[in-house]
Amino acid sequence: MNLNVLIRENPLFLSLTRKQLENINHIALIKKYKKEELIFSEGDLAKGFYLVISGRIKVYKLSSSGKEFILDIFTTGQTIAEAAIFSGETFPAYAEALTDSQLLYIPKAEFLRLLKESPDLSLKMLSSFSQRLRKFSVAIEELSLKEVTSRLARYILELSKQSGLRTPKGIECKLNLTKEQLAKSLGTISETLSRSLKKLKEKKAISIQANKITILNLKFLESISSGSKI
Amino acid sequence: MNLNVLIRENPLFLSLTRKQLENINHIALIKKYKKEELIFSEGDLAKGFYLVISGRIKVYKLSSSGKEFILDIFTTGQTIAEAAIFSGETFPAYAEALTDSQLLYIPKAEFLRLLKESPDLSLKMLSSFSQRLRKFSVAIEELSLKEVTSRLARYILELSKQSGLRTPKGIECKLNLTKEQLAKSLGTISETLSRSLKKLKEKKAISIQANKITILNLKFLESISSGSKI
DNA sequence: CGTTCGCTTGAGGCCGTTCAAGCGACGTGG
DNA sequence: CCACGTCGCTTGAACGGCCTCAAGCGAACG
Repeated sequence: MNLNVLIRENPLFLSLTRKQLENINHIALIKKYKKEELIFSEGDLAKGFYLVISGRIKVYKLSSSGKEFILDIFTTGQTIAEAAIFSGETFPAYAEALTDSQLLYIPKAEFLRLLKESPDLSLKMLSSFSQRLRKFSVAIEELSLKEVTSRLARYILELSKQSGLRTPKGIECKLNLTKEQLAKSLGTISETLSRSLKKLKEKKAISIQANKITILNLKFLESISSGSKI
Repeated sequence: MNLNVLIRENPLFLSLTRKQLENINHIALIKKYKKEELIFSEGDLAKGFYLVISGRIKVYKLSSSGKEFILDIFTTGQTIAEAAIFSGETFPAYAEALTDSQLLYIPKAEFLRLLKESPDLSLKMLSSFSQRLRKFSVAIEELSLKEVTSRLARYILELSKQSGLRTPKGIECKLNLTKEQLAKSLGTISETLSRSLKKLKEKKAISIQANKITILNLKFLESISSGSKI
């Protein structure tokens, strides 16, 4: 495991000089978490943020009755909660390890100092925040204006763009989460997700083999994603 | 109307030097919009962002069937769509003038140059983005996990913190938008909002006089806001 | 005085949740 | 090797919150 390479792989840190990278490496701490271990809770003081070295981390909201909404699942090379260290002093959500994981913990104070030295780093962060804002605004739009099947269609389409494989039958993509987790990422529950998947199968938009989804009718899936009724 | 004062009032620009303020003033354009005029559409190329000089601007999402979700309503001194000029090239939502309005249009290219000169300005923007992310994450949480009445309660509580007046009867606050607009800010429709307000009135949590809401039972309102059933 | 507008109220229906049961795959222990 | 429990997922029935559609109502205004 070469930490320097890992840090440099993150788009945020692309612009840093060798020396600044070493600085980060110097101020950062490696922390290990077991599967299902809580990393932080909503409301906890945010004195730093995290970069995933290995494993999978779930960031989620919790309702008073215990229902979960998964904001994102992070893997190797991605940063978590970097926005929490500006303004406000607390984490706005929960984070939990889905698998045994190693995280790099980067303390707030030192990082802010680094930020003042490197205007490029600031710009990268601004760009990263702006992307996340975009992502959130899509989530808000979908939750308030669209049905579950439509959100599911969008999810599958995005998945296919990121990791889809062209095959004779259609575009094949692998689900890296359980149906339960997918449901909680779409703002619903597994029963409803199951029924939505069934609808898409019946309409021959997709087919499913274990944890693989094959897109059979891209156009149709896109029209559902954009809100047309099934 | 003193533009310099107005620009300086925005927390983003607090840190700028006199010279940098003049720079902004120099590169910026004043644009006027009539009531109900469209300022930009989702998907439009974002070559700059806006600062409200006067008037009220509604920023919203639109579903394919025409349903609206109001992300925010901006007034004097606030900036609009500044996140859109980083990453991605398009506006992620629509903007429309609710009243006759004057906006300051700040072109992207020149502003980015300014940003590189002023690390402080970058930090201010990061902080502002982080606040907006927080706001969005609350919206996502509420839309996915809470009922309309609960969201309404949170809205009233926030309103009371910003502009509430202590009176013998309770905390009094003024609604600056129509019920229709409020409904669309909460991700619902005016009929449902009307019923939710009725529930809160019946439970003696609030009372309503035209466009004024008086909080009669703060604790109760807080418990509803945090998700307990009515 | 009639029209429009913002808001409220009622009836009906739909989507999604809840609750309950069933199913195959898998691992464990008898 | 089989019985048994667990787990992830699916399916069905019933319920509930919210939306749709329609009507009513008071205030503002020409």
